[in-house]
Amino acid sequence: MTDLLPPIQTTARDDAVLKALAGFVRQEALGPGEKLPTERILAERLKVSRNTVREALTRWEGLGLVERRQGSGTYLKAAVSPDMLHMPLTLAGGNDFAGLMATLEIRRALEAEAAALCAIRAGKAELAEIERKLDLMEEAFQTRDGMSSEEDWEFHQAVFRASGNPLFEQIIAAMYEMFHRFWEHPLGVRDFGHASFPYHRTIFNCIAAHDPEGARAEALKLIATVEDDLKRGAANLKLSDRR
Amino acid sequence: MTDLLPPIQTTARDDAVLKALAGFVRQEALGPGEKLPTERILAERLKVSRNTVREALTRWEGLGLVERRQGSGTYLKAAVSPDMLHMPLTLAGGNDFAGLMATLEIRRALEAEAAALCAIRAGKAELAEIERKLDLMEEAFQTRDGMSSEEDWEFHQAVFRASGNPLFEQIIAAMYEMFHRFWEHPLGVRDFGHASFPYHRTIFNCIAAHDPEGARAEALKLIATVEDDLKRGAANLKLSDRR
DNA sequence: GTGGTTCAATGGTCCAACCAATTTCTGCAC
DNA sequence: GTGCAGAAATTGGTTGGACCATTGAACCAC
Repeated sequence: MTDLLPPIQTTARDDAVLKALAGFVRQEALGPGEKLPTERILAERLKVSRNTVREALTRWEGLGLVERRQGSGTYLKAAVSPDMLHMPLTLAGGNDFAGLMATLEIRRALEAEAAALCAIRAGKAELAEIERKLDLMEEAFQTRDGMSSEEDWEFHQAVFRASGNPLFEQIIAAMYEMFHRFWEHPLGVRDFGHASFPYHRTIFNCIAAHDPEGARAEALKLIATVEDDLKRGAANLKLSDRR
Repeated sequence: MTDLLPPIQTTARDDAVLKALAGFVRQEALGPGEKLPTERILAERLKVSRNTVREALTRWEGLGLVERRQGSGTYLKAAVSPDMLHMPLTLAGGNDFAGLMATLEIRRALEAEAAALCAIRAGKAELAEIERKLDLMEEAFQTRDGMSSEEDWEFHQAVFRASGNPLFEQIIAAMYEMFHRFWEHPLGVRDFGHASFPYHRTIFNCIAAHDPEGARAEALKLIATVEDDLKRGAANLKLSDRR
C-alpha cells in the first residue's frame, strides 16, 4: 500500500536559479575565489527578477558556498556541483560546556574511525605530509611552551584528509569554529592540551605501521585527555557565568 | 499577540532580523511546528522592508530551521536560540557509489559511538521507545517480506536520540536523504537490507543490558552487512549508467 | 455529510527606484 | 610620466508597492 505520489512542483524558481547557476559554474570551470556574474546580469539572463536571484544567492551564502561583497561582487567560496547534498547542522547553545562536550563526542567517533582508515589507506605522500605537520607541531610546542593549537589542528586535518573520505574533513572543519572559540579561552586550565601532546606521535606511528586498531586506540586516548581537560575547565567555570 | 519585536537599528539588517526573531521565539517559548508571525507583520514591527524579512527567513529556511508554506504561513521546524552554532555541510557528487560508501563510513563511525553511548545513558523511557520501534520494524519486516526501510530508519533514529547528544541525530538525519534515495532503488539487489535485520535486536539487547562495547560491536556488524549489500549492488550497476 | 464556491490571508515573484560600499576612471599638480 | 584626490560607475543592500498562486476557512447548495 505504498502510495508513492510525490507532490508535484509547479513553482520553484529560486531552486531553478541555483540549478542553472551550478551548471554555469561547472561549464565555466569556476573555482573558489572566482567572481560570478552580478545579480543584475543573472536576473536579466535567467529572465527572473533580481529579488529571486537574491533569494537564491542568499541560500548559497547561508550554506557557505558563496561570499557577497557589497560594491565588489559575489565570489565562490567552495566548489559547487549540480548534485550536491547539503547538511545544515545547528547546535543550540553552542557556547556552553554541554555543547562543547557534544561536539567532542562527535569528534571522538570520527577521529578514531579516520585514524583507522588512514592507517589502511595512507600512501607514501600522505604519510610524509602528516609527518611534516607533526614535526611542525612538535617544534611549535617546544618553542612556544604548549601553545600549538594551530599546528595541532593542521595535524588532525592532514590525518582526516589522508583517510580517503572527504566527509571526515568537512564535518570536522565545520565544527572547528566551536573548538577554536574554546581553545582561545581555555577556561583557566593553564596547561590545556598538554596531556594530548604525546599521542599525536603515537597515532602517527600506528598509521605509518599500517596498524588500524592501534591508531584507533591512540586516537581514543588523545580524545580522552581532551575530555579530561574539558571537565577540569568546567569545574573552574562553575563560579563565573560567561555571557 | 504581545507587542514584542522592537524596531531594528543598525546595518546588517537581515542578521539583526534573525537575532530579533530568535529572541522573540525564545520569549514566546515557541516550539517546533508552531507558526510564527507573517512576513508582513514582521516587516511592520521591525520597521524593515518585507524583502529584508524574506532574506532573513530564506537563510533560516536554508538552514532547515523553518518551513514556509505558501498561503499558510511560516512554521518552526527546529528549536532555535540566539546563540546557535551553524555548521552547513555540502558534499559534492553524492549520487554515485563512491559518495554512498563515503557516507556509510561516516555512518559506521557515528552509529557505533551512538550505540555505545546509548547503552550507557538510555533510561527506561528511551529503552521503551527503542523497543517499540524495534517491534514495529520486525512486524513490518514479516508482513511486507523485508520491505521495512521506513521502520528500520525510525529504529536507528530512536537510538541516536537516546544517545543524549542531538548532534548524532542531526548529522545522520542530514544524510538520510542520500540513503533514502538509494533505498528506493536497491541496485537490483532483491534482498537488500535483509542481512542487517537480526542485528537490530542484538543491538537493542546490548543497549538494554547497558553493555556499551557489545552495542558498539553489534552496530559495526550491522553496518558491515549494509556495506556488503552495497558492494554487491555496485557490481550489478557496472553496466547501467543511471540518470 | 459531500462537494463546490467565495474570499481573505499568506508566501512567491516582480518592478523601479534609491542607499552604501567598493572599484575604476579622470584630471590636476608636480 | 607619476601620484593622488575626487568624481563616476559598478555592485550588493534596502525599500515600497504591486500582483500572482496557494491555502484554508466560511458558506452554500444538494
